Amino acid sequence: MSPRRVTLAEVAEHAGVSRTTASLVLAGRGRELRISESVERRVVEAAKELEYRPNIVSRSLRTGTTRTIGFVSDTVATSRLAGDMIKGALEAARERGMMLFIGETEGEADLERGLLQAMSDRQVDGIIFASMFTRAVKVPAALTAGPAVLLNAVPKRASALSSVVPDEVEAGRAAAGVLLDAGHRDGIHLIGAGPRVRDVPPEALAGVERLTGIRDALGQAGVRIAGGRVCPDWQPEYGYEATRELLERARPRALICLNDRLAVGAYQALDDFGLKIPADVSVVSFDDHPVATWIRPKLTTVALPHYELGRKAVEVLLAEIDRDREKTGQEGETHRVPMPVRIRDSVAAPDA
Amino acid sequence: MSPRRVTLAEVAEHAGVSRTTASLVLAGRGRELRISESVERRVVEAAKELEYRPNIVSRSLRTGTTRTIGFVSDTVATSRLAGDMIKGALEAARERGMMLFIGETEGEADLERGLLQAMSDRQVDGIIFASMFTRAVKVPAALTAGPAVLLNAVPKRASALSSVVPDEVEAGRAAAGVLLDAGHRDGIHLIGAGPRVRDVPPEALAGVERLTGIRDALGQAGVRIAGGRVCPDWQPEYGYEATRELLERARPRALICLNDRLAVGAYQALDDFGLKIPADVSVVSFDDHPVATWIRPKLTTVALPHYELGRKAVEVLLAEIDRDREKTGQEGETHRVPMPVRIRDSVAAPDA
DNA sequence: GGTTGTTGCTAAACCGGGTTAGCAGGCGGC
DNA sequence: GCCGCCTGCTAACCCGGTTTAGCAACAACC
Repeated sequence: MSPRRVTLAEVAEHAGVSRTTASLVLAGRGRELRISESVERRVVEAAKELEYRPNIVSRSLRTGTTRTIGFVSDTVATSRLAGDMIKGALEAARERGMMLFIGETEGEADLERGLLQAMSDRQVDGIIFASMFTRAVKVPAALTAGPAVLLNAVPKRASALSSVVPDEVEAGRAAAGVLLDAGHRDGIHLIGAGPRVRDVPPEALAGVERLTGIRDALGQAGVRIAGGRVCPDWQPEYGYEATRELLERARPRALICLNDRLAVGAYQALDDFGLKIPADVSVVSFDDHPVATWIRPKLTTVALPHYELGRKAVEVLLAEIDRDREKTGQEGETHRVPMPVRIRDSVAAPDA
Repeated sequence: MSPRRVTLAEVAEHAGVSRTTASLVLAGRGRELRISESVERRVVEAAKELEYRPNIVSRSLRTGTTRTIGFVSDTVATSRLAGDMIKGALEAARERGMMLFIGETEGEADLERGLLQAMSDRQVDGIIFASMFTRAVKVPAALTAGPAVLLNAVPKRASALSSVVPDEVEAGRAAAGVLLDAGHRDGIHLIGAGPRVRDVPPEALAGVERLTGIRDALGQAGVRIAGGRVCPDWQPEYGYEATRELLERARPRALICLNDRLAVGAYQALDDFGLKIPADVSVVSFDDHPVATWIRPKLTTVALPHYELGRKAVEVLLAEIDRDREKTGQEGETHRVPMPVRIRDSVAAPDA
């Protein structure tokens, strides 16, 4: 940015002191180094008058810290939900005077390498390595060099990196709990996974964990899962198909859709069969995608706390940076962020 | 990042030359400054062997350029579409070896000021000032200092800043064109604006321009707009209400919804009245929000080219940076990015 | 042989801060 | 009167690059 900035030297001259003195005063080390009050005042006033702002670039050169963190993700665009994750990270960073570099790898190894390098070249203080859907990732070697945190991802093999993920198991329990609380005991079907533990789509962790939580809560209540279908992808059309198939041979009382997009498809299939939600069939889901409030009736769903995930990642990373030196090489922690239930209009008591 | 980086001095020593020579060679100025081929080779090899990467921070200190641009927006999270804008900017930046700082103002003036300052402190080469929906913005004073571009926004009063916006007028023409091409001549209603030019929601430019384009194309074909309703907000519920009201007193043949969320509401209202899309009523819309492919039938819509907008903004900004000195203080240009039509299943010929 | 040019490289300054070592000057104690 | 100590400040170096000015060594020319 063009208009020449005021430098420390100018402030010092204006106050009639040396650059050293000005630097010390502005760094708050005046007392400690016995600078007289009158000089201190002169410096502070000169700085204010000239609207002095230290050049972070030059400071970084000396101190090695840039007050900048890198946010690397596989992609932000495909999952619209992810914006909130960045937003949370952004705000948490701003509150602490840090800025965020953003980068996308598109899942390509060489882009990833280039990006991490570009960030390292710019001396970032740490890196948040984010995935747009929860999964196990291979930790790039470049990450182990400096402070870093995995976001919405866990390391494939043991690693010193900490990770921040949504608490999907608890979310599964919560979703099942919503149905149990409403009085459902029979005819509970799953769309997108189950009924057995192994019936989940590969790669995504959410499937496994949500299913685990669901089975756990229902099992504890002595309730049997009536059925379930794996879907090749968690998109509306597969939810639609799975639900149609189900309706052709059974009459469910409640559906647990493994995410909101599947629920959109389920809604359409239920409509085709003339079944009313929630009077005939209750529906619960996961994610709290915006579409959940657009469909009728509004969908009760367990929200992915993207905003909170982003915040938490920054907090964990900064803690990591602070105690950088004591790097005891032990394994990183896994921080689980709770997923809140959004009660809306798609669940009712089963009619007797 | 911790593991000490190789410095230029080390490369120079390893090659047995001065830092100056090493710097010149690696900057590609060896030929120009008559460095012998053998020395050049030694330096390049030393650099490769030591895996030397220049420290951009220190380079920036000297050259005043950081190969970094700031992306400031009012908010990325509320409009999920906006992720693509950032993505486009990100990729265009990466292709040119630049990184992106991201910041959000939340529309608050002091956050905005702080953010622009933080970026200036970090010596960004230029700033992209983005709005998440197209509108006229008051250009912050801090922006006029250095190279900057408005994205998805135009300046409220004449400004030297260039802007990049979607070509909404042309989009309006295109939407109307889709209906005309299908043979529609009567019973074309607008949801969300119109029928008169002044009937648009305030603030958002998209309304005005889309309406202008629609009126233009229909007028040119000698077709009259049968009716229209302004909606206080372009959300599904208002689209639903507006369409219900319309259906209670008329039988439209085609709806032009001013955006996809309104169209979602329109779909629901049409369904309530037992009207089939597109057999009974055709629907066209704007934005190409992901939901457009989730509803049945899939929605024909004119897409907001978010990705392209982001790319274009970076291109325009970099051009601006390059010819920075010649700043002739004239007014900035407005770059209009075309909005492509996504033909899907919601438009058919009117039955006779 | 002295002047001028060219070739091939380097010393040193510079960017704007942070930091270490140390210097004047006044004071008290022996 | 000399020594040591405290007070209050600053000279000088550092970070890691870029850039300017200039210096040897040798060749060419008159």
